[in-house]
Amino acid sequence: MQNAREAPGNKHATGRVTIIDLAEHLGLAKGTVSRALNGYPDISDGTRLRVRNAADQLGYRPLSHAQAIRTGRVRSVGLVLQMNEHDGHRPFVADFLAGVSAAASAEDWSLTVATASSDAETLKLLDRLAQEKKADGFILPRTRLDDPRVNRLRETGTPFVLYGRTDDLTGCAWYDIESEAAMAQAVAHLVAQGHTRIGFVPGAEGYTYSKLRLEGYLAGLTGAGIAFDPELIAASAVAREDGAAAVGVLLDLPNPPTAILCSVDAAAAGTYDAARRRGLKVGSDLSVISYDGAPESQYLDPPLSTFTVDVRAAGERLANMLIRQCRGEDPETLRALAQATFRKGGSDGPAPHAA
Amino acid sequence: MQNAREAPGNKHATGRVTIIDLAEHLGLAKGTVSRALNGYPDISDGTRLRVRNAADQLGYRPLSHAQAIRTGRVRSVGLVLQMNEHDGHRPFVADFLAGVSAAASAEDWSLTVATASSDAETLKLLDRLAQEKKADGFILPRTRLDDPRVNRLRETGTPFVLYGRTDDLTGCAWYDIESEAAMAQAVAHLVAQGHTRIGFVPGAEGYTYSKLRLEGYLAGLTGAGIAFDPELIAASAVAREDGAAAVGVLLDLPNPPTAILCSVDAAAAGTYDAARRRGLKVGSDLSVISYDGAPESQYLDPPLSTFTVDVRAAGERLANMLIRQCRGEDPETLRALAQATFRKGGSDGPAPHAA
DNA sequence: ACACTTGCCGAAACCGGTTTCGTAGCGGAA
DNA sequence: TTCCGCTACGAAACCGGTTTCGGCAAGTGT
Repeated sequence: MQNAREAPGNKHATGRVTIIDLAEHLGLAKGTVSRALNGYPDISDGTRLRVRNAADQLGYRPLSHAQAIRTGRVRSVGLVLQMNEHDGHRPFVADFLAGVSAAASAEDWSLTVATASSDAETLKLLDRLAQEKKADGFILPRTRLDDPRVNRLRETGTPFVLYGRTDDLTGCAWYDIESEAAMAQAVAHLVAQGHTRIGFVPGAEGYTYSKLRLEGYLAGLTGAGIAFDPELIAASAVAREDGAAAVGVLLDLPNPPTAILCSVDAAAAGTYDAARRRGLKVGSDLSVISYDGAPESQYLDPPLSTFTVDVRAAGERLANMLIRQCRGEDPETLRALAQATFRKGGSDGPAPHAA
Repeated sequence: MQNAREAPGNKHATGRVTIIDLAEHLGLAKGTVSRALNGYPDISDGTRLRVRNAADQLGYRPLSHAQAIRTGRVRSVGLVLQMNEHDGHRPFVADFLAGVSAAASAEDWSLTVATASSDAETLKLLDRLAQEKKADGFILPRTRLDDPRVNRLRETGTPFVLYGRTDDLTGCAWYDIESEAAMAQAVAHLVAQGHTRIGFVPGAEGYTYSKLRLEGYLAGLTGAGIAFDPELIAASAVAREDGAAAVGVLLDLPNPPTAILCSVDAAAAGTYDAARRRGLKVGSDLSVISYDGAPESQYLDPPLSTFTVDVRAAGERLANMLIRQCRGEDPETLRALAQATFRKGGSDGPAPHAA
């Protein structure tokens, strides 16, 4: 009952201009204004234009939560980051965020993020954000083979997109980097330089990427016709110290590897430490290739040869997929696999002559 | 679960339980339920308890945007990150986010973030988020002496909290690390080790922290009774390469400094490069002290002596301040100054004997 | 016994949008 | 002319909460 408000506008003490202000200003019903702005077909082109002009002349912006109450959509992508322990992917969150945010902003969506330090907390946050409808759907980074988040979101019917693959992908939208291909390529590269004993440092257990990178390593060996030696698989390592320890074991073998392939850059940094402690020079005595493309790995001595990932692009793509899924597109049509690119440093070289 | 909802409820296909479902289940009016849950005084303790129990038994969670339409508050803190160029503070955003998010979650608030790559974009995003009411207020990191964001938000009356100080602090809530004290302390530390010619590498121009750290450096000199030599102020540097170039100029002086004090860790890394190129050994030939506490600076050789900042705590504190301000507390009572802590590495030592 | 508080809750307005429904006015076909 | 259908809009219901208002019943004072 928008009653006797003499002068249009200037109703609330606050400067907000509501859709009623706009409607009165135009001499239209608020419903008409709403339909005009939202592209309904039963509005004449003339009226639509008039409304649009008045809208951005008066600086009208609908309150997103006011629309949400009827539409059920808040135009927000959700992201719950789990950063336990000594996570080496910290450097990437900035770029990832930039990508997600950029893609969201382009569609006039926003980004709601939360951080957790355990699986339980992650699930609790996902629940809360979904229940309170702070986000329309979620991006799930760092997928595991058996991921509790997808199970949860599947139950509640909340849209989500995976950064990485998982065991059961039915009904899932996902984006991933084909790191298994990169690993195989790395092996081939090393073999071409004369290496035959190539150690491998796996990533964190349970994560899909770890399994895939190991598979890539194995595929690379097979492709090169090199027999697999289980002795050359080190312990998992995602932190520098762990990498040093894990690789140390390999280097102390009676017949040590001449090259190390790491699943993550942090482990590669540890590999440098392990080599240095044993008097081995990285790049000549010991070749190292890794995966991540962390900026600081350029500053190792020698600079690390590693596969870089366009994290920002991943964020953009994922946000886009999620938005489209929320708009009704079939998740299974929203999938993509990208490639990592090799960044040549000085850490790999020809195999040294046998002693 | 509690699904056996054939009687009351079961209205929507969706499984959401609304306040009406809850009211019917209890035989109360929905207004009564709302007041009971929101702590109004005109509800008997018995009823309040009954409502609360039923609420979390049925798993009722109000839609935040539905409440927002009446209350005007969405319970969300806003954060617009501006990451232009080669920003060295990327590693910190993860921890900062973790802090902000943790404090927000503790109050049942959420966090809305956006990223921009220019001042104009930052302002546009702030405007949009404020207009659409995606956030109740904003945290403004990396304040400048004359900050366009505070001007903008002041005009529109949007609550905000500064991470860092600015020129005109009237009506502002802020949190900052007293880096000027750290710088002065660093100078004193170096002087105590016999250094008398101490170079200084300023941070990015226009930012408050740069001015304050320079002031700290100068105060340190004064405190030690050392005359200020303008020649020892290098060019601004926030990236490794720039740091190397800037410090190179100082090292090539006829009477070069024996110690370098950097405003940021990235510049310190560049200082290492500059020293190495000139055959100087960091820690003995040239002492280096810096500020930031970037994790990777521990891996420089020798490990960097630097002042570390508890970025996560900063995020927590700022989120708290913003929430309290949104709840009506006077911004000028919401201020705090914290200290950085010195992390001794191997990059500083006694001054070498004069040639 | 009567007026007067309180305590406690129901009813309804309200927030700012979206969506449905009904209809006046107009043009074209019979 | 009359009937029909379509266009373009007004009016009102609606979304899910919050907040105001009014009133019943029990308790209090005198």
